[in-house]
Amino acid sequence: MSKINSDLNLYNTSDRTVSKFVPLNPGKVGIYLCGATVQAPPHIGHIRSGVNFDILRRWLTAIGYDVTFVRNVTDIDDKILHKAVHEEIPWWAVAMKYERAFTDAYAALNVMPPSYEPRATGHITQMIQLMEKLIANGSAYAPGNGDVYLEVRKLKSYLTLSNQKLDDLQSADDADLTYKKDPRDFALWKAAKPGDPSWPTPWGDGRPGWHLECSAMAHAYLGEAFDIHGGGLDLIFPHHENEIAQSESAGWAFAKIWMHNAWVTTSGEKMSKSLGNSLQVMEILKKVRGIELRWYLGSAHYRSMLEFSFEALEESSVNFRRIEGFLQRAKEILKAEIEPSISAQFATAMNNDLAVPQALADISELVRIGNTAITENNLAALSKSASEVRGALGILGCDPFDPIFANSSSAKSEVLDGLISLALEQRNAARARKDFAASDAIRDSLTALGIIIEDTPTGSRWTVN
RNA sequence: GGUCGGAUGGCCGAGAGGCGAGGCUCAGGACUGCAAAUCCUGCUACACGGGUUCAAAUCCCGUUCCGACCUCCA
Repeated sequence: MSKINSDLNLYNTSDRTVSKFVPLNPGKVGIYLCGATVQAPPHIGHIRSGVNFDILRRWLTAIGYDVTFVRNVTDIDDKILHKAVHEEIPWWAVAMKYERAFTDAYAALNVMPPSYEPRATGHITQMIQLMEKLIANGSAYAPGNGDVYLEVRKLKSYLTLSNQKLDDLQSADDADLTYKKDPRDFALWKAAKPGDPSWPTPWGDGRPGWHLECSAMAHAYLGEAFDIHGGGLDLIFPHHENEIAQSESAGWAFAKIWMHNAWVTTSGEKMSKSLGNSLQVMEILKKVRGIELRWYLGSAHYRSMLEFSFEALEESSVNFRRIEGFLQRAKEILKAEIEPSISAQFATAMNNDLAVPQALADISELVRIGNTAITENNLAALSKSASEVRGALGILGCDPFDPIFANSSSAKSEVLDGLISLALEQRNAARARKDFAASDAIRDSLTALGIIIEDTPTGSRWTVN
């Protein structure tokens, strides 16, 4: 597991093919993921992106790479300013409120904190430096009104990710050619409007355009060239195209591989922010555990649409509980912690552009083998399959033994265990004298409390429903 | 108008020329005092019309339907 596996293949939006991953620096991987614009609580679509790229990160780490993972926070933009007016609190309070909401959601789903989580407003200096560079080399211009634009007509290449032609783009209705040389030139920097937050620059007070921050921050933390840049499908154009334009104009090689996750959809449509709050992460976590929501969000391939329904979520949870139940039984039977390991089949699946659905099929097979081993009391086979199941679940961020998912203190559990054992002794005494009415009454009482009793060849075990 | 993606069984969801993914649900069986859990068996699908091929869910042509992006977006 510590050996670097050279067989990882990833899909690159740049050339729309799956090809072998070769890091820029041996043994190291730099990833920049476009994070959230913190202007509303996260819905499950937002968090799918976090989960998908967290799985990528965990897999890269598992196969031996030293991963630097950067995920930004866009804490200044039009929507945040509008929200501030609407909520009657300062813009920075809006940004912090929803940044916390995202942080909580990531934590609830066991998405690892990034190596660095830069905020746009903390990197104005880097943005100004980038703009100075772009203006100095003729790529960008400051028309004098406080705005700064990138001149897209001068680009050697543009729209390479989305495969579009500049002249085919529908021009914006509100394109103002008073200052722009071309309607498609995009703003690196926006002049301050009265009442809006602003920062001083050589071209006047203003605030960042949306695209500039990612180029500046990726450069600050990962350098001129890095391995993987990720984000949602909708960021391909214009955001990622413009990041490329800015960065390449600055002479940076920028990202080698572009990876984009697909949507969580409802009724076949992209989840929109106007859906109300029923699909917010924290609302769904009232119905299922974080580990179950993560299992569901991670279960489809990252490039496939995931058609959300509460029925599908529940089915997925049932599937997960079967696997979780197996690991817990295995731990009890083996009387030891299960050491995670990676099966060859799981590795093959993950190396194939993170083929998680295939990996899940392999996990199901391992669980079946393990359950059969329990029946046959084959501890060696049980240990092997349990290890491989736990190892796979760890990569998927769904290890039920991960302390982050623990739901009760051990001291409390000991008391509970003592009490239930007392009841089970009574029940087993009744069963021994074939007083099944009495034994079933005890089981029914426990069931009513949410405690499930299972009789096994080696005795009765209990779990909390 | 331009660009990109999709349609798979009751449901979710892989695959991408041949050897039935997997899960969930449902039905039957084994085990069990009865359950639960587990295991076994069954439910043979790929939008439509052509074509290529010994062989097509997969490739080609056409059609229908659905969705995404085109300067707010995970």
